[in-house]
Amino acid sequence: MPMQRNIRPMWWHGRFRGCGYRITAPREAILDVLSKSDDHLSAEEIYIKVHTYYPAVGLTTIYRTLDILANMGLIFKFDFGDSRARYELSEGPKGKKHHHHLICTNCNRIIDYADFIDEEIKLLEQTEKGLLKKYNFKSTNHLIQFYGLCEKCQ
Amino acid sequence: MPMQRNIRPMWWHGRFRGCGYRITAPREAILDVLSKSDDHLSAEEIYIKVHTYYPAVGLTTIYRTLDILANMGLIFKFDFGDSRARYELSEGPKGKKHHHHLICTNCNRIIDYADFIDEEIKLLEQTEKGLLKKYNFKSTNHLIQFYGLCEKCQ
DNA sequence: CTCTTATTGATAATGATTTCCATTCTTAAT
DNA sequence: ATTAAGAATGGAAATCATTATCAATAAGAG
Ligand SMILES: [Mn+2]
Ligand SMILES: [Mn+2]
Ligand SMILES: [Zn+2]
Ligand SMILES: [Zn+2]
Repeated sequence: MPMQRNIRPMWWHGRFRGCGYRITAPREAILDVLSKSDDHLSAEEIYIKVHTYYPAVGLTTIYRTLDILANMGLIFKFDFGDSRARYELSEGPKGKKHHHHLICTNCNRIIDYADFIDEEIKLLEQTEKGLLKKYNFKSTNHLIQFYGLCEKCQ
Repeated sequence: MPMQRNIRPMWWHGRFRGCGYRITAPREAILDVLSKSDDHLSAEEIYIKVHTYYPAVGLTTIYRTLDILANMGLIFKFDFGDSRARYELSEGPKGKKHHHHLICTNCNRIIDYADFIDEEIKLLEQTEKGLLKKYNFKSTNHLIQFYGLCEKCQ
């Protein structure tokens, strides 16, 4: 019995095909879960959510798909220090916009932070430009996290 | 046969005692390795280096000690995406000064980057101040990494 | 519809980090 | 210097997230 499938082509189908990947039910389910969540989900959390709709999908496929998505740049893979990778849809058609993270070292809460100051963005670009000159390092991305205590934990 | 021990009190002894920890040969060896290295060492790499002088020290002790040191703030624990934690002496009496990292996504080389622009430091402080007001998040530390291609890999 | 082969899921394997626990060593008090 | 209390250690076993295998299945081009 083939899985129930959404007929309508999704925003990512083109990009997926372009890379030579096939559109499959597990992949649709995983992207569906990711696009409907505001959290930073682990592979197992995604597995559990997908599992409620498609019990047939295995954890292995979750890992495999996440790997593909991360390599394609559709999702970001993070390490927040809880010994498991966490994933989040990257910026794009359906993704939230670029942001940084505040991490509470006490309760491990992750807070998205996107209200950058203009200067903040400007300086970041300036810095990347500087890195190119000083180290001849061509930066394509950056990771910025602040560690400290959240409102509740102070 | 007790291990050979350096009699002279080291810079970190006081801080160590203050936390109620004992000064032991394995701990001295580990801090010695860390302070003599410019790299971002993994637990096993440290184990191997320590092992050449003190074959009796076990890998378990390396992990335990690194955990203590990280909690005390004497070292930083990093994840550079190669599925093992990497450690580096933090700033301080014998540590190098605060810096950020450039990570080559092709050859995995890690480059320390410390020549900040004045504005860069100023803005960072400003940002942390802003986070306190907007999110009531008291930042005590930050992690900044740039991903891209190093000189050789472009 | 048919065929090629990418994809999948169950299971086993991996590998870094932890847990256990009996033994050893550090250190404060004699 | 001796002693005693318990912190620290190391080797082996256990965890646990992530990968590798491989036979079975299903996507999609023709
Ligand atoms: Mn986020
Ligand atoms: Mn460094
Ligand atoms: Zn908190
Ligand atoms: Zn490189």
